[in-house]
Amino acid sequence: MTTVVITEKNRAAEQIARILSNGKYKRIRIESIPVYEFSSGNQSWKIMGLAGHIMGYDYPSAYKDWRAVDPGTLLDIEPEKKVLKEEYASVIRKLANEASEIILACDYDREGENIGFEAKDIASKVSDVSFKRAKFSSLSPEEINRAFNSLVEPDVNMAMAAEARQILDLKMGVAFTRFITLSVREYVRTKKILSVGPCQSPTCGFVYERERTIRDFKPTDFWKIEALFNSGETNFPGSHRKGKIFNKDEAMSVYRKIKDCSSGSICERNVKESSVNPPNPLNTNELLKRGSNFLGISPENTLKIAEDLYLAGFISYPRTETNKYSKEFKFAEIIDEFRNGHYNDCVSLLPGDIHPKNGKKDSHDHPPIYPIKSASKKDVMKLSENPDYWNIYDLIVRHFFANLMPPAIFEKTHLAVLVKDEIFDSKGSVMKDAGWMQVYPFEKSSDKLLPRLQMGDGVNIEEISCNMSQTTPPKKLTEAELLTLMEHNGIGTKATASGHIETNKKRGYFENRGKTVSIMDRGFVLMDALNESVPSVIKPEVRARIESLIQDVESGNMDIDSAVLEGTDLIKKMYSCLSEGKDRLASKVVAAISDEAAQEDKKNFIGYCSQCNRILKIIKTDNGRFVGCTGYPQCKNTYPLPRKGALSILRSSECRRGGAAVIKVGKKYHWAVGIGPCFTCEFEKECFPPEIIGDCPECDGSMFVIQTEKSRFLGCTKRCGYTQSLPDKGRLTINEDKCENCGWNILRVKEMKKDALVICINRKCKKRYNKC
DNA sequence: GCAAGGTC
Repeated sequence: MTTVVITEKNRAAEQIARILSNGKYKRIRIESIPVYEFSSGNQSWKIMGLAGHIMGYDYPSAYKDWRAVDPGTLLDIEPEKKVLKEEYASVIRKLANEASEIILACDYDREGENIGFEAKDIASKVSDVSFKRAKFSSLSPEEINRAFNSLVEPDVNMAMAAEARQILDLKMGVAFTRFITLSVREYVRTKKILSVGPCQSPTCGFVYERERTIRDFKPTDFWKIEALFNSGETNFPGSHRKGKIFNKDEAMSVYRKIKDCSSGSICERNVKESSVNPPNPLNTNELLKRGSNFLGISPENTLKIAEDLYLAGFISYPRTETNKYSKEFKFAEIIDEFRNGHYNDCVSLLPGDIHPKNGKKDSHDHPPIYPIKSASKKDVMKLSENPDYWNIYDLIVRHFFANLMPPAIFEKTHLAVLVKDEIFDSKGSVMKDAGWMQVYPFEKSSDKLLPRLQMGDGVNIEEISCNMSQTTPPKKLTEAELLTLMEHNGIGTKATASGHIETNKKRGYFENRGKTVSIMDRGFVLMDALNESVPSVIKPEVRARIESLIQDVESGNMDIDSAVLEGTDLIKKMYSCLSEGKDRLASKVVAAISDEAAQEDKKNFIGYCSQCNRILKIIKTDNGRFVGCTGYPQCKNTYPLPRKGALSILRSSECRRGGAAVIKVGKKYHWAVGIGPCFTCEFEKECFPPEIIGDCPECDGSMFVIQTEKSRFLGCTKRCGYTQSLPDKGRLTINEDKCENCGWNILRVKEMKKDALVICINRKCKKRYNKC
């Protein structure tokens, strides 16, 4: 008698095995996939973890050819479900053959139920074994034991709801993407795909809407009356209570009345203590937002880094919506781990009684993200030299501690100053107790001091001004704000949100500029065109409508076929709007893409073809790269390029032997197009004189910079053998100033995020010049 | 080649 358990992931399989066997399980491998086995009485158990979905939908191969199939007809074709991970399917079949019962134990959500049914379908084809479902909301022993003692029937409605989503998402994505891409290709040659999808398009839509607001913004004039008061000891500013005054006459009449006043008096005074609570525990979304806001790391990278940190045992599982600790959470263990390790300073600040500030979301799958292992920067750098690994780890650790600390207390003072009968307001804020902010340097607060004044006290007026300004457009969306918008509008899930942002970047729809997201021409024009023909595609409504259909399937009010039919109808309606506006859409998009192509050509411009006088450009293929003529296929003129190294075209250097252009190859050497590597050319020294830094201390040669693929150092032009090291990091610039002592040129070394060093590098110089 | 959703 063998009970087979199937979970969504390996980690859950092992944890369940540990709990059900009281730690006495064995890990074996079947076709290289881990399976955990143990027995109790005459019952033997085998627990296997999948890796998410093992099946997926796609169109039958007859519909693979984009040009041969009218994209619209795809909406009437039903996609097929196929096994995508044969290795898992094969193990499922093997286990099904020996199973007396199979328990589906995937995550307790729609996709989890669906993944369970994928396994069920595969197993049912080889065995008539029966299936049960274990529903648990955490991997704690109590919860797992309870779930396995109260097995239920698998929920077909829930699984079918996910099925309907898959089919509808695929239909819409494929039909729209092919239609738009092909329409554009009727006018312009491009390999790039213009994709549309029920999550990626609304995501781009948010960025587009903001950009439109910015572009359509018309600034308005307004006037602000401001004063600088003096209390006898210090100056402090005040603003007229009316704030922005949009009527010039009104502003001027107030200003004229008081502009010559020399004193005022305090007419209101409030002092309030206010507290700022620590942040809620971290869930995925919050981590991604803070990574972007505080550290300037893209959500995609933050998620990748968090996953690596998790796999290396530094932090807990990073994909969760939960921002609330369970009552059982063992704070003491985590705190102990840090007590005698790194972050002892944080531990020592913790209050005696631990009360986390909890959020309200509990998806019952995982606890919030918290640190597991105390580590130093060095420890984390062993995992990756990318400093962001440490930055994310440090954020997670500090967030964990901040969450357990008391609120920060501020004393907020409000003073109102009466000048004639006009009132000016002045606000101050002083931190009384840093609370959680002591361990959380990412949130900054700056004190604004006000003098100690009482009601009725007089103040002098140093200055009163009335200045005109203009209203400013809203700022570009930050990646953190975009994530919030997606979350609030139900676009994507905790695991996919950053992926949708990435898709849009990959497609060239928008890009990062620092922390903000900036739309690119291609994205703006596509969104603009869609907004004209099928506005719902770039708004969250499509997703919402499909979601409500799916919800009906899940709750049993609608069967999957009707839901797919109704959803398909919805997509068809949108598709016909799209296809009616085809010419307008294509012409709009084509203009932007041709512009991009022209820009791209400019970047790759090498020179003119010696045979036909057309433009030469760098051409990259799967097999390598070369310089070719844009007149191809009529003109077949080509020139070879070095196989390796980043290429940058030196616009300032002309080849003396008549090469079409000079290209810098990585850090290594130069290459004249049509001639070959410059180091084989007799003019090399004249074209690229060595970067001399000073006299050689050993002979009458000069020291110059030698750059190889792996290092850089100074060598002697006379090849006397004397060398000297150079700083191995940072950008080097040779200054014109010379060291007063040895006469070598002063060197500037600038590393990323560090102050530049300005130094004399000569090791033999007795008076090493060093200034910043 | 096209979507979104799991997870490694």
